Order: sequence, then structure tokens, then C-alpha cells
Amino acid sequence: MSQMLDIHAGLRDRVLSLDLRPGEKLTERLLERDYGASRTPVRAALLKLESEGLMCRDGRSWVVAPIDLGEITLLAEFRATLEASAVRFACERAAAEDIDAIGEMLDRCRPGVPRDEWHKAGTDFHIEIGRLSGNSFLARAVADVMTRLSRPRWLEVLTEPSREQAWAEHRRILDSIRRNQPDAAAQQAVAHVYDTRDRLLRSLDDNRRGFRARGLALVGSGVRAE
Amino acid sequence: MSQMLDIHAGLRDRVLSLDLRPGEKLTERLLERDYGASRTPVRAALLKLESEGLMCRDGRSWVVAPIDLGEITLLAEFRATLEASAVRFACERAAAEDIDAIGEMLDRCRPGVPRDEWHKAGTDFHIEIGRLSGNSFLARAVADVMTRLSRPRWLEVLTEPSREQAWAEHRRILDSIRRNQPDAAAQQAVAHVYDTRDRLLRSLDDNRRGFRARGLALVGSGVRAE
DNA sequence: TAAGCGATATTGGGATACCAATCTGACGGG
DNA sequence: CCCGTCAGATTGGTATCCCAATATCGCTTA
Repeated sequence: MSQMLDIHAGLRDRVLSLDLRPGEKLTERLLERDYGASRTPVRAALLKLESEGLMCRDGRSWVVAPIDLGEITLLAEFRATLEASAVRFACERAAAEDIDAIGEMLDRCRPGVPRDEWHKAGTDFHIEIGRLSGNSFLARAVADVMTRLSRPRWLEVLTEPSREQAWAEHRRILDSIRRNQPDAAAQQAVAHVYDTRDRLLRSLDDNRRGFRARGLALVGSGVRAE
Repeated sequence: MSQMLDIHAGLRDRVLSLDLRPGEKLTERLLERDYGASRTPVRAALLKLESEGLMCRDGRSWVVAPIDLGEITLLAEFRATLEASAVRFACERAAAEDIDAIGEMLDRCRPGVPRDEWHKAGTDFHIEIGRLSGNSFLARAVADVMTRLSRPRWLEVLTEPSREQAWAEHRRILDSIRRNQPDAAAQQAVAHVYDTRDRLLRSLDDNRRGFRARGLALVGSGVRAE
């Protein structure tokens, strides 16, 4: 079962890194050549990516999932739900050393680090908080949501103050967990999620024209009801 | 793409109805004969079922996902998270006629209806509440959780009082949504989820020996930490 | 020039063929 | 009687082949 996993991982990276552009059409035959494999494992990998929301279909053909601004609003609500709950469970359950490990992660990644490192650290913080909850379904859901948000976050133009703010909010949430203050932690987590959404949508909307010019499919409007 | 979907739907039904027993080993060649199709669509269907948590693998071979009692506890926490949030959003957003439609669903299914109808109605109530939230991710997550809970719920021995109680709790939650009382609705939803978990675990644990005798793979213990 | 049309190439879905890994079970040595 | 072993059967993973549906594109025609 190795080739399918290799292709899946490879394609996943290329989608998440925007090497394959959102909205781009792919054919099984092309990927077959790209990976020097036959269509069978290619198709299996595509099916798996489809179930993760990274690929979708246009009629019969495969398309790299477009970036949907409307989805970002929904994902923020979903994240707020998940993470508020995760930090509450984390207060009950997380071991001090696991909390500290996340703290060290934050310390290692002060503003000024390269963009890709910042991106990964921002993702991992939330995934690790999900793990702290001690509930694998919650953790998995948080990880899935962060995957879906990965590409929009990559496109965000990060100002130095907004990085500072996000970093400070992470630190504050973690401190509330360490001090076993579930209400504060949940409130901060929700506020952080919605702040992040606002920054993200503002940045994407400002640059929308530019993304279109670069051939990135951005669909939806970022406001409710669509 | 039709054969794969047919096989997927067929297998899904057989798994959820316990026609295929949890823990049962399946071979692609057997299913190929069962459905008069080739291995290609069978394999695609199996992959899809794997991503839904209804199939899993033992080494290379396919196994109908066992019923994991430990999972039930985790799922209850996850459900409580999701549904508390769903009813809050429903209070903000749900149209009166959509709420009423769910009320009529409840009315149509008073205690005394056949077991399979009761099972479906109990699932659908929660799925519809998820829809009322107006957030497709929340709705999807609720539906996924209910799918994962479907088989354990089917094995539950339902006493008449416990059916009455569950029905009354559903009605109460819906009333709170209609009256736009988000705090009450959320509190009732959480309590309902945990009540349901307790009844379910108690019933399954009581009958555990019997399930084993019938060849159903029940793994885990229902308590935390495993 | 623009719209309609049809031959052709290409596509994804499915079937079949092949292989290496694994399982099974009968046999033989202890 | 038990256990190791080895040949044959079976399995999942992959490659290849076939087909109907679709897309492409040059040509014709109004």
C-alpha cells in the first residue's frame, strides 16, 4: 500500500503549498506520469484527497479544491466551537509537561522567523491544543479544520503587528490552561479564532484581484448566506 | 461513477444494520462476487468506507470496524461540544417553519413505533438540529458522529421509560430553540447527550457477554484512558 | 465571419492480468 | 502428540486494457 500513500502525501504537499493552484484541473494520466506509477494508486490517492476536501470534481474530472471565502466564515464558527471545548478539556486533563512543551514551541518561534516556519507553528499550536483535550475526535476535527485553512492562511499578507497579536493570544490561551482557568481559556480561544478570521478575510479580500490574476480560483464572498 | 457509489451505499447499509458483523473480515474478491462488479469499484468503495470509520484494516486485509466502547465516551464529549454549539446557532438562525418541521417529525414518532423507525428518528433529530445551525461543517460533523454511533445505538436494549425520557428531552431542546433560549437549549443538549451515553454504555455493558457470543467484536471498556 | 457539425483525441470508470506477500494445511521429524 | 516446515492457494497492490462519455478543434456552411 506504499505507492498510494506516497502519491497521496506528495499530492497533498503540492496542494497545500499551492504548487498545484486552487481550481487547477488534473488528469489521472498526467499524475500517472508525474509519479511514475499506474492509474490505480493515483486514483486511490485522489479519492483520499477528495475525502479530505483538498480535491473535488467538476463533472468527471479532478480539480484542486478552490479556495472558498464563504467557507472561511463557517470554518471559524466551527473552530470556535471545537477549540473552546478543547481548551476546557485541556484544563481538566493536560499534564503540565505537555503544556510546557507547547510553550517552548511558542518561544522557539518569535516574530521574525521565516514565513513558512510561522505558518507551520501557527497550525501546530492549534493542533497541539486539540491533542491536549485528550479527545481524539476533537483533536482530529481541529487538525482537519487547520488543514482546510492552510491554503488561505498561506495567502494572508502578514503584518508585523498582526503576528505579534496572534502570538500574544496563543501565549495567553496557553497560560489560562496552565492556570486551570477554563472559562478564560475558552473565551480567549473563541476571541482568537474570530480575530484570526477577520484578519484573514480582510487580507484576502484586499488582494482578491491579485490572486485572480495569478490564476488562483477564489470563490465565495466571505459573508454569510451562500 | 455509479457502481462504486452503489457498492458503497450497499456496504454501508450492511455495516450499519449489523448484517456484516463488527470485526468480520472481508475480501475484495468476495465482495466482487457479491456485487457482480470488478475489484476496481469495490476497492474504491472500501476506501471511502474506511475514511468514514466503518471499515478498517488488519494488516492488509479489510475488517468491518469493531464497536469500540471507549469510543462511545469520546464521541459523547464530541457530540456535546457540537450540539451545544449547533443549538445556539439554531436559536440565532433557524426559521420557524424548519423548527416546526422537526417538531412534526417528533410527533410522528411517539413511543410504540417499531424499533428501526425509532432508531432512524433518533438519528435524524440530531442531524436536523445540526442543519438548523446553518453551518455545514457543524452539520456534517454531527451527521458523522451519528453514523459512528449508529451501530452501538442499534444494539442498545431500549426500555420504555428510557424511550419516553429521550423523546421528552428532544422535545424540550426543540422548544428552547423555538423560544430562542440558547443557554437553556445548550444545557439541555449537553445533558441529553450525556444521559444517552450513560444509558447506552450501561445497556451495552450489561449485554456484553451476549454480543461476544453472537460474534460481535466489542473492544474497549467504556471508561476513559485507553 | 460566426455558428453548427462531425471526426478524433482524451478522459474517467471499470475489467482483467500479474505479482509478491501472506495465509493455510498437510506432512514429517522429534 | 506437538511443532516446524514447505508447497499450494489466496490475498491485496499494481499494471494494463477496454469502453462509453466527453472534450477538442478544424471544417463546412449560411
